[in-house]
Amino acid sequence: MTDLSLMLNVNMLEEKIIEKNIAVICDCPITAAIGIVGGKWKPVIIWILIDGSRRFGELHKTIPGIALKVLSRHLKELEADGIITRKVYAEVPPRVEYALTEKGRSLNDVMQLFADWGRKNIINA
Amino acid sequence: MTDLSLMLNVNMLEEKIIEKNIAVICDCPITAAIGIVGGKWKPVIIWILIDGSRRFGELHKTIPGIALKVLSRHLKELEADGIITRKVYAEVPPRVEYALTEKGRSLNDVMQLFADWGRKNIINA
DNA sequence: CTGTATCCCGGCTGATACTG
DNA sequence: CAGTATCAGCCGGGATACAG
Repeated sequence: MTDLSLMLNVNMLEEKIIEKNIAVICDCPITAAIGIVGGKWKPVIIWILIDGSRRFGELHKTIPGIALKVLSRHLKELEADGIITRKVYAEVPPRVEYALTEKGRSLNDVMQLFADWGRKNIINA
Repeated sequence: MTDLSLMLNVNMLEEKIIEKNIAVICDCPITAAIGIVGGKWKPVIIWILIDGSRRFGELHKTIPGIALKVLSRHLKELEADGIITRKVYAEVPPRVEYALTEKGRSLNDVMQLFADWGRKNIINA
């Protein structure tokens, strides 16, 4: 399982790289996954959305320090990669809700484990 | 568990931020963990080292595209954060072995889960 | 409210040369 | 072999201002 020989062959991955236009350099699933959720803020966005859908402004307030432009682009990319959905309500003032897709929710276990590791090894280090 | 209320309080985290000089902006364990293993190449380095210790040159060859400078810095940072060890052999030619620490190996489960997710959702998407 | 446009800057990359 | 030094260029992120 931890054997490098289990890494996917380059050709298989290259198809997906071209197809999905993902920047993958190393032929391993870790790098591939990072291409999707590897942005500086994407894991945080997903982590927040696990708790339920959020509006654009809520996300901006919840994540201190993120630039509007970056938040906007990350949300677009996550939507394009099928991780989140974007629902626009034709109201005044406008309202936009972001939520995880099934694929996005499948990241739940990873995120929980990752968060657990963070608590144990950083906070209580 | 997915409740934001479970996020750690800011003060607790700030101590560690100052102490460890980690760039953490959002007060959640996810962001904290990203401060450690969130570099563009760090997860890949860890993923490779799970398979066993590697020399500097091996890492460089195994990760196509990474700049020597960046690999060098990432290794230093991972060592400083207690994720990997650096053992120098006084030989000619010199040899340097990088390996995971106990703390680094504790990332195994996360990495495996992350890799599994990558295989399922990107390769077979 | 929900973004986009703009400018700026630091970081990553890439190549090469050089040290121990 | 295992890095560091240097210079170059590009890309992404950050802050502010503005638009629908």
